[in-house]
Amino acid sequence: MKRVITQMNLPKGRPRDQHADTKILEAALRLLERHGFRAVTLEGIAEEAGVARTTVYRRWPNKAAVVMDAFLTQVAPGIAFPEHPVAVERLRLQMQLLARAFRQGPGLLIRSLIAEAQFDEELRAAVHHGWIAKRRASAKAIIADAILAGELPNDVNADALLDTLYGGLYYWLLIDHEVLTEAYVDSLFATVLGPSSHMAQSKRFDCDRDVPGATSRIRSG
Amino acid sequence: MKRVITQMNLPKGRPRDQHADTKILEAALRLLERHGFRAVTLEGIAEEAGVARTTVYRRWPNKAAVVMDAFLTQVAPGIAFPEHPVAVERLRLQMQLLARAFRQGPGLLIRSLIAEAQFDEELRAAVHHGWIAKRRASAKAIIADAILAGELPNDVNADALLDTLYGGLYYWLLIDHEVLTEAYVDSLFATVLGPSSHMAQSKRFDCDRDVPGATSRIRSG
DNA sequence: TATATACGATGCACGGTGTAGCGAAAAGTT
DNA sequence: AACTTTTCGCTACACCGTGCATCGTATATA
Repeated sequence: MKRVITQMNLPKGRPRDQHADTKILEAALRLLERHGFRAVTLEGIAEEAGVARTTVYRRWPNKAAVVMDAFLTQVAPGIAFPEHPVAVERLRLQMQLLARAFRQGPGLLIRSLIAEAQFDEELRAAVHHGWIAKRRASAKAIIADAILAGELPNDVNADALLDTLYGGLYYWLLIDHEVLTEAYVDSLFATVLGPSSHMAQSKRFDCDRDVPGATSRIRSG
Repeated sequence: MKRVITQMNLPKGRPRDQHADTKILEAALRLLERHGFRAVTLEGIAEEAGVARTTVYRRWPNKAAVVMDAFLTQVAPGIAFPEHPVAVERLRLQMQLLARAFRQGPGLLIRSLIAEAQFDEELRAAVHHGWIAKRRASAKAIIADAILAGELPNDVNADALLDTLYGGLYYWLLIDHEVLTEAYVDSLFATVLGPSSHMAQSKRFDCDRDVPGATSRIRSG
């Protein structure tokens, strides 16, 4: 779908207006912030961008795809894993960044996108690859570092660990949004990793673990 | 507005067809199983039920409300907390019940409902009260029992504990559905509560007493 | 100049929603 | 029995967003 332009592969006709892309995405963000996902239409986005509706359709297949791109360009850069000498602390600090985003505008967007993805397999894949997978890969690398540093036992199930940690955040976002204070995020974190997370919690991990299905989990990321 | 019928408050005119309710809900379930939430329309439900479309609109405000009721009447009875002498085991066994439901037809329904609830505040409240809140109250009571029995430390944060446990399940359901084996559910559980929390024998007792009939429903006329 | 593509503008068929009005049916009330 | 009230099935309709097609025009390359 995406058209890659190289010197070997020159498009023949009138080139696409490069400004149109950003105009459309910015218009989408403006309208989304004002009216929410459901109330926003492709017609409205095109009008707000000063562009014909057909022009939008030439670049994205539907509204969800436009919003997905707008969301990624605006939000994704702001929630990278912070640096910290203690690896596990990097997880906690990033959870706090994510929670802050969830509390504000981006939270509404990601809610809408995940919701819409339940009905649109293509969007679901886009959310997964563009939003979930990258961060999850980074998190797994950090967990590996934490194990090497002795902050976590080496038999930790990284998938289950991340599902419980971030699952708690998404559960709040999508299902039970009452309060999401920094303290509560910390308590989510502490519930899984223990109150002093940078030290291995012998109480939780000292037994031999036999979780036979854990390695059978298939992941794309 | 809910219409409460008592002996003091008799409706004047022609009474509503009592069979229509169940006919509509059953028709909705049949169609949902066959075609999914998005493809199902109120028109189709009414036709399948052998009922006029206006009759459906007199009882529910929109499709999501009908589906919500159909879902609750079918699914909710099947996932009550099983009995077990070890309190914590009751949590684990119920997570397995829920996971089994998530893997099958009901999983698709609850996905659709939670998704739709992101755009419909009324439906969101209905999902919360009819689906989430009751089970969460039961779970908290069980946690209290577990603390009394010495299975959990008495300073445990029940909310955070449940958010991480069930958050992991819903995270799988809504965002990252690859495989959800029993073993993986156990590893989610073990990640939060430690492998030592009585994962030995799982005797299963049927116990449907958690769902006392009609739950809170959103209705129009 | 010839070719190829994007542009804005317009029109349109499609499908589902939610409401309104109709006469008939089914209950209670007098 | 006559009256009142409410639901019933049915039909009709306005509304809205979608997605596609088409048109003449603009802007690039060969």
